[in-house]
Amino acid sequence: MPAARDDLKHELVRSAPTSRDVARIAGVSHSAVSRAFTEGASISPRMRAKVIEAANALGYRPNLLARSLTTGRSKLIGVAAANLENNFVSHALELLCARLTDAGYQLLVHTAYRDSDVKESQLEELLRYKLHGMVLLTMRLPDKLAECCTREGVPIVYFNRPVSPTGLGFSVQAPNEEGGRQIARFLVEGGFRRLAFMAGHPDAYSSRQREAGFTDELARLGASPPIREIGDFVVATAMTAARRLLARPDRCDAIFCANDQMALASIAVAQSEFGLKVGKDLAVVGFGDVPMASWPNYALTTYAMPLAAMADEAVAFLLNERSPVSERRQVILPGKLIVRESAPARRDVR
Amino acid sequence: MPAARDDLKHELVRSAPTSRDVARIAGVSHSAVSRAFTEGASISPRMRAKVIEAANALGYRPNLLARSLTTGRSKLIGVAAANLENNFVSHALELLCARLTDAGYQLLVHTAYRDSDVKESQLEELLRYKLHGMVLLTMRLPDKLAECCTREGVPIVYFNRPVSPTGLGFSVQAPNEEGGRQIARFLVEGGFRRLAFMAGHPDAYSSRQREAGFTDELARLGASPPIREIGDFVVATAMTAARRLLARPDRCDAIFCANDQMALASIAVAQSEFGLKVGKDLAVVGFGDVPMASWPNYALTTYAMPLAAMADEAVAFLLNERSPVSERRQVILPGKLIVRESAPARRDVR
DNA sequence: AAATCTGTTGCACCCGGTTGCAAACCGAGG
DNA sequence: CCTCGGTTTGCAACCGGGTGCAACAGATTT
Repeated sequence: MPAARDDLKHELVRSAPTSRDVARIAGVSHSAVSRAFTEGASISPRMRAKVIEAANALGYRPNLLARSLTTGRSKLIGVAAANLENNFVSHALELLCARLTDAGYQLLVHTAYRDSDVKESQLEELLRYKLHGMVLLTMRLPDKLAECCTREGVPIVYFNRPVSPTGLGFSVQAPNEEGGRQIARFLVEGGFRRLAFMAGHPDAYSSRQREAGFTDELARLGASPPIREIGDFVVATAMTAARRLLARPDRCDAIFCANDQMALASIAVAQSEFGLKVGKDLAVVGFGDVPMASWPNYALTTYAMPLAAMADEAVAFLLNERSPVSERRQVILPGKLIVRESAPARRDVR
Repeated sequence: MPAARDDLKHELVRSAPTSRDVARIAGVSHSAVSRAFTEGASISPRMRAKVIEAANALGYRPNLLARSLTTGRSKLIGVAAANLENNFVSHALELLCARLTDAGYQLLVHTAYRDSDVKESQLEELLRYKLHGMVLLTMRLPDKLAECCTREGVPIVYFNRPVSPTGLGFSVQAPNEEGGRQIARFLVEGGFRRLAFMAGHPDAYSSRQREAGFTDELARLGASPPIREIGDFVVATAMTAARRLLARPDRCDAIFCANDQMALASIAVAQSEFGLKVGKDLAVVGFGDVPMASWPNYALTTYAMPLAAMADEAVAFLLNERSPVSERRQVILPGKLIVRESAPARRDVR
């Protein structure tokens, strides 16, 4: 009985009820339904109650595609994130998601696996959903696309990244330079003398700022400049860099890594391949304070980025009605140095 | 001159060109524009070329909200992921994203920070975007919602989770039970005798399967059953569990943890707090083979989940035209045991 | 009772695409 | 030159909601 099966199938995938269905049941016009679901629309309480009742009976919820089409803007926030392996990124993503879904927004995520440059075509694709806003998490945005966003009125949040020199947008950052400075003071005061710095991706602004603060403060204190290696923010590269650093005859007594991920990798190499006691033979300092930094086998001294506050700030900007697309604003939120055993406050003289 | 500024502003946020704009420029009807951008539509090559040219001149790209509205289905894939701190999850997310964006789909991500039960209302929200499909990554789906998806024709992929007993959907899993068995054989043959098992979340199917395979195979081999602790798949809990395990007078000589995250945590505790040499005094085995498992300070012996293959399979199902919503299918893809130093093939008798 | 005002309702059209259908087109065969 | 068949095109309706506007109701005023 193919007819019966057809019926069954039809029954199975019947699509969701529409506002006209609700209107018919409630005996009102479909605009009334629309108004019942619109905050502050011109509708009487009695009417609204009647509509809501019918809607509940049918399990009706307004189709967000249709709504977005008429309003010209969806409640989708595009998020471009590179390298989720980095806990800093994945944690930020979770924080953003929690706050934004609470406010009725959804995350349209694009992750470029270990590639910090967004492929233009891929991200352009996102824009076709008429995003409410855009967050760049550890990702660079081609100027052409940024311009495109601005033109279409899509505000951009640069998370832990500066706004590009020519573009517009809102940037929320950790005090990268100041953090570098504090770490320089901390190490010098602790009696460490032969310092090293492991840079992240050479173009990364955050890495450059941390380095600038670090070396500048060292110079101010009259300490000798650090040896430098590039870890690229990637674990494998960082491990190689750590090996090069530690194999030198004049081995450093402290390494400041431009992020935690590289610091953890350096500790791993120092302990396992060089038999060093981290915190005694060698101090390691990171930047970020990812959850793993507090694990007992790392106990990483690190500059804590104010991640939650940064997420709050980013969300506040995005949800701000008339978020000024044509604005260019940068915010830096305070963090703080967390001292653990990987780099004690006083060098153990021996 | 307020008028000029107004013009400027208007200029700044002028919305994207529509198909009618393109039609006007090209001197054709707007349906022609639509057809030019539709694979296999009835349109002559000359016409298509003319339209595409005009479209490029204007920078036109079809509005995906509108398209989805008429077709009744968006090209959005809902992904519900718990606990991105778990590298297994974030890695899977990256793999899915890479494959799906290549196929022109986008990910609508919902992450419930450390909460493996999807909040019903939140996920219901996702459905309002007329998803093409849904992926559950380490997340449970309330039956009511699953039913809702099925009714509306949204196929569900259960990633490393079984399909709920009453529901429909496609499940792609690692050989959890078989992996547990192999690990049991590996440890017994290696000469380990006092075994422990650290479970994940008590209700988690994957944890239960791994445990079942492990204990059953131990029994088959005549080995004594393992001591058992619960690590809940969460680092903090796993560390506490490891402390309890290792503090026992009759300390075990090998721990099998239901996932890598907990195994790494156990290694951290064993080394740092108990001064044990992992791989010598204590063997630790994980499940998953996350990137960190190969770090030199862990060198974790673990059962590698076929993550890439699983992602391929999931995507293939989702992209399959007429993906049968009313089907119930489960696939298990082969993994393999990766032996590293945390649990050597032969116990070092001492 | 008529006039006025405020608050509510429905009509109709819009958002930006897709698509069934009929008209227009084009070349080939009679 | 006309007819026939197949392709190509435009028209108009539609997807599901949002919203300006006019009609209308009910309360208040005069």
